[in-house]
Amino acid sequence: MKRISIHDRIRQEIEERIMSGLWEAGHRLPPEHELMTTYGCSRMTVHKAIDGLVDRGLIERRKRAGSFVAAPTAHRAALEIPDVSVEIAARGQVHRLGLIERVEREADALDRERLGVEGGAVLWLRCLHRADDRPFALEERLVSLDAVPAARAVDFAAESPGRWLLGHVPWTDARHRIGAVAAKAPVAERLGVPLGSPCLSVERWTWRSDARITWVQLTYPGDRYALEAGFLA
Amino acid sequence: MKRISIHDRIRQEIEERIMSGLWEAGHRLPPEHELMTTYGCSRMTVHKAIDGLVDRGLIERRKRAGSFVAAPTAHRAALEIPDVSVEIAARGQVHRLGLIERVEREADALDRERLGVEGGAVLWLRCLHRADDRPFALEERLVSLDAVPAARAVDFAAESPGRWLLGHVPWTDARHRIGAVAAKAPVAERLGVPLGSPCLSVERWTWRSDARITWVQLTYPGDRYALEAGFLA
DNA sequence: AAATATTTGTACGTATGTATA
DNA sequence: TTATACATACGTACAAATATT
Repeated sequence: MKRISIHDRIRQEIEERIMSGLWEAGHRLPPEHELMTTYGCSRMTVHKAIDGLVDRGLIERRKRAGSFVAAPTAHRAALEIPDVSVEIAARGQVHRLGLIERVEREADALDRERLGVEGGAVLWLRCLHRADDRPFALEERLVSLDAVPAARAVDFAAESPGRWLLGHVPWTDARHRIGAVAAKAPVAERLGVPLGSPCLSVERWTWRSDARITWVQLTYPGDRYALEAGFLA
Repeated sequence: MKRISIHDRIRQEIEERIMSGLWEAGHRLPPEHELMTTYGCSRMTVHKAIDGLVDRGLIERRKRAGSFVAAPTAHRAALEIPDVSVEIAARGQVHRLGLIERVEREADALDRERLGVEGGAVLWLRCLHRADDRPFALEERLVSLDAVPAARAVDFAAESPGRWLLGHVPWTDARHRIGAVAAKAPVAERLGVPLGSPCLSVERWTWRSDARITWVQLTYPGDRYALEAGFLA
């Protein structure tokens, strides 16, 4: 029944000591040679166990000095921002997508600013996500066709842009800006809310290495949607 | 000048192929034995290189089948939610705190619901944060006096509740809810915004193990503040 | 349905390099 | 300067899982 590997067991045991507060930040752990005898395994194995803890930011290694419990991390909340269709599915509702506008064009001044590019071809999309036929979010998006030429051939009325991009384009960085805005006329009309009513705006910039991939703004009626964020270990 | 390790170099090369899109999701990498000859190193080293990519979620391994480029991961944004006074300081503005209300009482129905407790004594606080003398956020907070009896003795006009709690009470879990709301009369008046104008609402529940510590709602004028969230590796 | 071959998973022992208290 | 403790890599071995025959 030893389904667990030696290095995982060692990692867990050390992790517990740290999490329980037994080993506080700054505490020096026994040198690898010592752990190797206490656990009756090779140094490689001990080393790999500690590797895992270093990756998780729990341990800091200093040559010649030893391995130390790292100082606890700052306050960070992990905000899950999945694709809209996933959000709707998670609520047990039916997702329906309406493509309002689709334009391929050379980036104009606003496009360049939003996407953070000098120029090039972009794809402009506007669509309305519905949950059980009720307006759920308005999506406005720019995709860099230089970075993602394959997007030209995709039918975004069938698959939501966010979902398609998530599945086809790897990203290295994303940045979000979350705010409250008043619904302007075209938005209010499409979302079916009174003019000026509060909406949650989520803007997202995504890029791969240095290439900008996409910019998107999602506008949700304030009375129908809120973001939830868990803690981050 | 070979300052870089072999496994790091291999990892980087593979990572580039993935990031550039050369190897798309689902692409199968050469088996470790093959990589070991192409790079002229041991299998352990190749294995460790791929280990790093697995940790980053770029590669998925299946025994007997091989190692494959993983489908891009779900979106997770790391949202930094510091204390309000820190936020203001980060903008280079002067923070000023006004304590509006401070009440110690037995938890009423609403308190119990917000804090998630059965009963007990609570501290109710309402205060206004100002940045350069302009209203910045309205804070409404409940503190469980059973969990944090020391709060009775603190002068929250001098130190903001969030800052004091952060520094004095360890927490293990936090949960956030971020939405857009319309400013109601008392809020609008205190924030100096028109009635019904959009505001960003950040609610936070904090607890230590199973004990509820505090509930807080921060209301920011929508035109003056937005949350920013970075990426998460 | 069972045997086989392939590929990853874990661990060993050893060796040498490197930064530093 | 030197000994210490981590850093990297080698080659080997066997185990585990599973696609293919």
